[in-house]
This record gives sequence, structure tokens and C-alpha cells, in this order.
Amino acid sequence: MTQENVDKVNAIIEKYGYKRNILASNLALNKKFHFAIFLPKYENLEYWKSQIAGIEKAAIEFRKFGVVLDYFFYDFDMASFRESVQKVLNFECDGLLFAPVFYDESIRFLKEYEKKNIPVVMIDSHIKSNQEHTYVGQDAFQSGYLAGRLISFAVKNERQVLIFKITREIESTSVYLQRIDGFYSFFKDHGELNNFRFSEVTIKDSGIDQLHMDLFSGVNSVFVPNSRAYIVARFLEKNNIKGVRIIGYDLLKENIEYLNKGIIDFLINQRPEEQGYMGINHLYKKRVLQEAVENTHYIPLEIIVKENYFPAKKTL
Amino acid sequence: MTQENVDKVNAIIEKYGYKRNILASNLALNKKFHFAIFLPKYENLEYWKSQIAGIEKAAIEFRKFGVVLDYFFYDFDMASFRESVQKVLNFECDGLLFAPVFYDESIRFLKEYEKKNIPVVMIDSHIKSNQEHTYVGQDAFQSGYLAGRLISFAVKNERQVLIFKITREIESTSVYLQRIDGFYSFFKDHGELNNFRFSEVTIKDSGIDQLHMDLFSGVNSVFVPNSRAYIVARFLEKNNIKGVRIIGYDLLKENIEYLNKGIIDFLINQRPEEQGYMGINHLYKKRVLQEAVENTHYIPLEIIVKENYFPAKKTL
DNA sequence: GTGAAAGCGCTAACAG
DNA sequence: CTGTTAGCGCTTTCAC
Repeated sequence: MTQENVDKVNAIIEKYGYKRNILASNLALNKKFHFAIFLPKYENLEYWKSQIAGIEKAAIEFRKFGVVLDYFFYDFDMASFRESVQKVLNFECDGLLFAPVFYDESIRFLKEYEKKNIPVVMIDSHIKSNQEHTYVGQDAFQSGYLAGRLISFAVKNERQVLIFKITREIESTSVYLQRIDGFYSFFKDHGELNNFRFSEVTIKDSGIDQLHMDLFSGVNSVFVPNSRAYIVARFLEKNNIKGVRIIGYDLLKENIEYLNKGIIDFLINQRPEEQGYMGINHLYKKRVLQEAVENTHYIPLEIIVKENYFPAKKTL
Repeated sequence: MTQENVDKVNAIIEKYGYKRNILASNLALNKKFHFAIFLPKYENLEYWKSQIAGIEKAAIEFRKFGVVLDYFFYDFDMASFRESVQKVLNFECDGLLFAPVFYDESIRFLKEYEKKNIPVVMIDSHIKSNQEHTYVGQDAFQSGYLAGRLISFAVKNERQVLIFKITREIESTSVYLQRIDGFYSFFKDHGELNNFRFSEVTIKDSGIDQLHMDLFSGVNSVFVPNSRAYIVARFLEKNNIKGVRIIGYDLLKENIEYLNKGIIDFLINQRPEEQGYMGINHLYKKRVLQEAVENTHYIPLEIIVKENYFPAKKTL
């Protein structure tokens, strides 16, 4: 057929509202859709475990439509990551789910991967690119902004706020920096809250024993811009320091423990399970159903207190 | 085949892990799945409009698998409801989505409908029955409990709490009563919060002009156990009463307006769009995919403040 | 190039 | 009651 006739046929198809029967189509195709899952190893990492749980849920749901998942896990170090990069680059598939944990390395990887022209979904955090990638995750800046609001809530007297950064040896994404940005922005936008003072502390994950009482002298509120709020909570509990408001991220078991004890006041939930699920769901819709899909799916900023936390089950 | 042989075959099927190909099956069946949607007319009812939006979203998504929706809307009065009941009872279909807004009438309807042996999904509120129905919605009691926590939050001085009931002429479900139950329960469970005093006011929807200043003398906090918080907020704004904490339900446009103005402090979101979507999704999974499905799907209790409200788009 | 035919895995109708 | 077959709507192969 000439291009001209192709166009004519398409016009007629359009006119009569013809829709291809996707069941018949996929039945005839009789093919598997392979999606590569490129993530950090989830053992001992509750957050990534939840992501995988959502991914697995989607895998089971879409298996009947030919979806097959191929996992590429790496340890939390550069060497392991680079090794996996090679494997993923050599693997032919219909879509990629990817968490750009190591920022610089991920940029390089993506640049290389784009040559393959395979749709990419990023979860957890985002790398902008000239190519059209998809992001499933939170608006990190806005979540920090929200944290500002929660810290400030219903407080009139003088407040000393401590921003407590407990980071990994090799730091990964800049997510927590965006959160801190958003946090300060909230107070910048609300000049009337001039009773707040700020200070920051940074501790490496390995050096938790560096925690000492002096850090908290005069402090009324602590903002932990990642999932390690329980470390602060545990310290304060052990040293019997009370009346400090703590806000953190993620529903890790240990965070929940201190939320229930009333030591952590708020947790912002990133819904990792939903992220994983929606990531696969996106690839399924795009490749299997061949539908148009939005290329950003923001996860709502979910405020969790003791009274609206329910262990798993209902969320998805 | 005898029953004995049926069992044998099933055993072999089980053993070799045979899974029916649902694409081929539905292609061969070549049938439409009709789901009846039995809801109040949504015009001018933002909450129900959102429910319909979610339902429509699901309808579009599952149309390709043969799902067809048949709507039965009724006006907010008994006569209209009863009329629709007859139509729904006479309509042959593969599933029913139903909001039991009029409690007593709904019990009668359900009892009748159960004879037809068609799966029923209830959204928004729930009627218990000896038959296995599905519920998609919130735990009303727990949402009131959460409201208690939000009202109490970070407050030390004496507080006078007003529970403000603005009800329809014909009252529907007992949802708001369960919420009030939960609200009081929170304070019962937290004896240390003995600085809280409570009072209640009830006003009919039509008699909003009954609102007057005296109602709010000495009041620091208002709990509105349904979507009409904006009525209280508007009154307080007009009369320049400040420093009253308000908590209500549902992201109606007018509620959002006062949330953004800082007059309403918290809204609990019921995610009506998700409810509608999940209701249809449930019927689709049960009838089209013939999967096992949970018969309760709780919607999370979502706390909304100004900083984590985003107009639609990302939620679903 | 174009058009006919086989087959994807299942269901329902039909004949034996 | 059992076994065979046509056909659901599409893609791919194969013959022309």
C-alpha cells in the first residue's frame, strides 16, 4: 500500500470508530512481553521490599496477558551497579522499570539505554532527560513543604527545629535535599512564623554512635528528611527526652513502632507498593494494551498518624 | 461426565497447573458483561459526581473486555428511589454497584435482590447481610476516631469542641453517626485529654439561616461529621470569628476554598473517585476475569491540609 | 507486491 | 451424553 492509501484507510477507520480488539490481537500475537526490573537488592531494605511487593502484585495480575518480569538486582555499591548496567543494556525487552538511586551513574546509564528505544519508567526518584521517560513517585520538594506545615502546626511559642540528616555512606539520590529545600521554602513563604529557628546535623549511617544529648539541647522539633526517623526516636526514648515533635518518612516497621508509642508524630508515606504496581501497570498499558499513557504519575503525599495507620492490606 | 470424573479431571488440571487463557475464553464467549449502576443523581452533588467519574474511568478501561454499564439514577427522595428499585430488580445483569443511601429502604431492596443471585458491590456505606456482599469505602467509625486525634492535636489549654451536624431533610445513611461515635471514642480512650468539653448542634440543610453567633461562644474547635464544613467556615468568616479549628470531610470545591484560606484546618478525604473505580474494578475481576476477590476494600483515611491538596489528576 | 489461509485457546452449537 | 467442529478477531505465514 502507498502512504496515501494508508492514510485513506486510517481516515475511514477513524470515521467508523473502529477499535482493534485487543484480546484477539494479543491472542494471535501469542507473545510474551518482557519487562526488565532494575532495582537495588531488597533484602533488609523494607522500602524496596514494598516496591517489589507491588511489582509482584502487578506481575501476577498481568501474567495472563503475557507480561513476564526479568529482575536485575544490584547491591548498594557502585561496582555491583555497574555490573548490572551491562547486563541490562544487553538484555532485549519491551520495557524497563528503573530506580535511579545513584544519580550520576544513572544519567550515564540512561543516556546509553536511550539508544535502544525501549520505554523506561522511573520509580522513587526522577532524572530529567530530553527523551520522554515516565516517572512514578512523589514530588520531593512538595513533601518537604508539607513537612514544614506539619512541624509548624498549632505552635505559638518559640521553636528550635533540627533537621537531622542520617545518610548512607555512598549517597544516592538527591531526594532528601529536595525535601529540605521544600521544608525551608514553607517557612520562607510564611513570614508570620518568625518564631522558628533552624539548625542542621549530618551523621553517616555507620556512625550512629555519634548521637549525643548536646545535639538536642533546646530542640523542640526534629525533621528527618528520609526514612531514618526511628534512629532519632530511639535515642530520645532511651535518654528519656520528651516533648520533641518528630516528623519523618516511610512506614518502616521501626518508624511505625515509634509512631504508635507517640514519639514520632507524623510520617509521610511514599506508598512504595503503589509505586511498584503503577510502574508495571504503566508498561502494561503502553505495550500490551497500546494505550496512550500519562508520563508522570505523582503519588499523593500521605500524612500518617497513629490513628490512620493500618498494616498493609487495604492500601492498593 | 459423572461427578467422580469431573473431580478427577479437576485434580489433573490442578496438578499440571493449567490456567485457562482468559483472552481466548472471552474472545470465544463474545459476550458483553452488563453491570447495573444504582446511585443518586449526581447533578449538583459533587461527591457523587466524583464517584461517577471513577466509574466512567473504569468503564472506558474495561470496555475492551466487554464491560457495559447501565445506569439507574434516582432523585434524593423516597418515591424516586422506590421507582428505581423496581427497574433495577427487573433488569438482568452480571453485577450491581449500589450505594445504600436510604438505609431502611436499602435493606428491603437488598433482601429482594439477593434472590437474583447477582454479585453486589456497595460503595460509600455498608449494609451487613447474611449474603456475601462487597464493600468499597471507608471505616466510618475509625475516620471519626482520627478526627478526634486531629482536633486534639498539640493543644494544651482548655478546649470547647462543638460537633456540628448539618443534615439533609431526609436523612440517609448513618455514616455521620458512626463518625461521631468514633470521635467520642477517641477521647474516651485518651483520658489524659481531660481538658476537652463537648457540645452538639443539629441544623437541617434548609435552615442554614438558623446559624447564629451564640452557637459559637466559647468554642475553639468544630467537628463537622459530613461534607458541610464549608457552611460553618463561611459563617465564621463572615462574622470575623478567628482561631477556631475546623475539621470536616470531603474535598468539595467550597471546602477546598476554606482550606486554602486557612479557615478549615483538616479535611478527611474519602476518595470518591477511587471508590467508584474500585467498585467496577471489583466486578470486572470477579465476572470477566473470574478471579477470587476480597469482599472488603477499605479506602485509606486521607488527611488533607492545604499543602498536600492537589486538584485531581494524580490520585487514581 | 497482494490475498488467502492457518492458527492463537477457548466456547457453544451441532451432529452422532 | 459424548465428541467434533465452527468461529470469536486478529496476526503471520505462505502461496501466488
